[in-house]
Amino acid sequence: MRRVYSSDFLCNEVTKLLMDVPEVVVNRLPQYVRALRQILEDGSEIVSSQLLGQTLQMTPAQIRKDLSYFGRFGKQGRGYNVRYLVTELQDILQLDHEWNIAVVGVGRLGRAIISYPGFSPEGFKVIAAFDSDSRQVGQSIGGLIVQPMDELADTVRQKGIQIGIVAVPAAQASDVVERITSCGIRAILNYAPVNPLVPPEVKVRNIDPVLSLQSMTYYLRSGDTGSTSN
Amino acid sequence: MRRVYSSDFLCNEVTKLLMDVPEVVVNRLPQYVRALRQILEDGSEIVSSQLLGQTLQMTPAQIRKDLSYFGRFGKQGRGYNVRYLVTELQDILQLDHEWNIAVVGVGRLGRAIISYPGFSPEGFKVIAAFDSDSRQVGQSIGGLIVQPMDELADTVRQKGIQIGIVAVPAAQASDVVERITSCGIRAILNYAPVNPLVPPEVKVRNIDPVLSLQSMTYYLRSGDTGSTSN
DNA sequence: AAGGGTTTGTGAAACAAGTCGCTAGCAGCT
DNA sequence: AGCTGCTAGCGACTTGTTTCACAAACCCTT
Repeated sequence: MRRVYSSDFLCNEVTKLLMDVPEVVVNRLPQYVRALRQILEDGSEIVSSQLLGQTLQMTPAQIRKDLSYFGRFGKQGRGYNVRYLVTELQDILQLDHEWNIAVVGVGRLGRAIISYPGFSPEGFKVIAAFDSDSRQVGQSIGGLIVQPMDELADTVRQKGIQIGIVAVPAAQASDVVERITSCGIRAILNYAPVNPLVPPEVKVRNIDPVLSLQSMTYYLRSGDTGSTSN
Repeated sequence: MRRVYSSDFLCNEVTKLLMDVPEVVVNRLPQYVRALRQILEDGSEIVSSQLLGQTLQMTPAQIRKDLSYFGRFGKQGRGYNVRYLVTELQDILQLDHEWNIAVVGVGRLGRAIISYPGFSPEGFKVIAAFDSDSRQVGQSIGGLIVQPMDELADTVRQKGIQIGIVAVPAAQASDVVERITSCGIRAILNYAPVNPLVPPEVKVRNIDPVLSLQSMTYYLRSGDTGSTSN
């Protein structure tokens, strides 16, 4: 079947790609991917924004709007072809790539991260580990030899590392982030309890369970659910 | 020193406490606490919103507005007394309490969480561990005896557990969250890669490093920083 | 005691995000 | 083929969040 596109339409599509997408929207895309894969596994080839919204607890409108930032993936009256939408989203997020990761800090947390089995199936490969403690250097952890910090820049270049994971104590975190960014790495997953200052082209995601807990305790005021008041 | 408050003023304060604070604001409070503690350690007793904003990479206006949801903690022309502001924020967030936590799932991740030394100094005490796998039950991990799931409700009541941490595989996560909430727990830190559905009075914070990574790779398009183009 | 230099707290303005309502288009049935 | 029910895409609108701008208040110096 042959299709005709108006110049208006094409122009619109180009504009979309150039127009920068709100970060909140980008942050939701991986959730869509995950949900869609699940739906596919459950045997559905087609899904409506309505249904997807139900499983993700979002409004259908939000899902449609989010997707519309990137293109037109659905069919009116029918919904989205799950298989197609997943591949499109994976493409947008570049999830088909293999991403090479260096972990800095091989204390308890760093070791847990290196051995975490959830990264690899998603294409995230931890292929190098560093530590500033010379007693750790040379040790083998999960098949990796811990390297000294001053090999960071060379290894990043040689092995094509694009992502850094920071798992050092708070005191060293800022320095480590600085060193990582100066190697040209533009994506950092930071487990240290600090908000590192980075140049604008670098993305940082902070993971700090203590902050998460501390923001929940605000809501834990005596609602006294559970026991019968009598 | 004796103070006089206008009824207007008092009414305003009461309104503030009743008025619900945006969740984004509450989520920033722990960051303020952390930064302020650091500032105190560095020897400053007084801090301006300007300076605090610099260390946290926020605008001074945002900090002032956030704090104004809860009261008036500063002095014009001077700034905030750090010690006082910290204690006020800790009070608001209820950080002086000891919070009892149960971890569900004692696989690799669950064990790491139980042994994580960062919770205890902040008043978060992991005092119980559960697993549905009978081979795990009875084992000792970090001083805790792993209990079977059907002891959950009783233990929560007996030991006054207010927070649950979920560290089970994705497939079991929804069930586990359901069981935890049905014990009356209203705060859950979820490490499983799912968005559990909970009643509105329950707060959930999801921690999923894969989602964080996947949202960063969107931005890792060929900016080709690093090598000199010539 | 008065003046200058700061800085808070806060309504108003600007901006961003999310929702609504409608149109156009598709599938399946009669 | 036409009708019915459904659903994406999208502009308009609503809601929520951040920033601005300025009066009131405070310290310190003179």
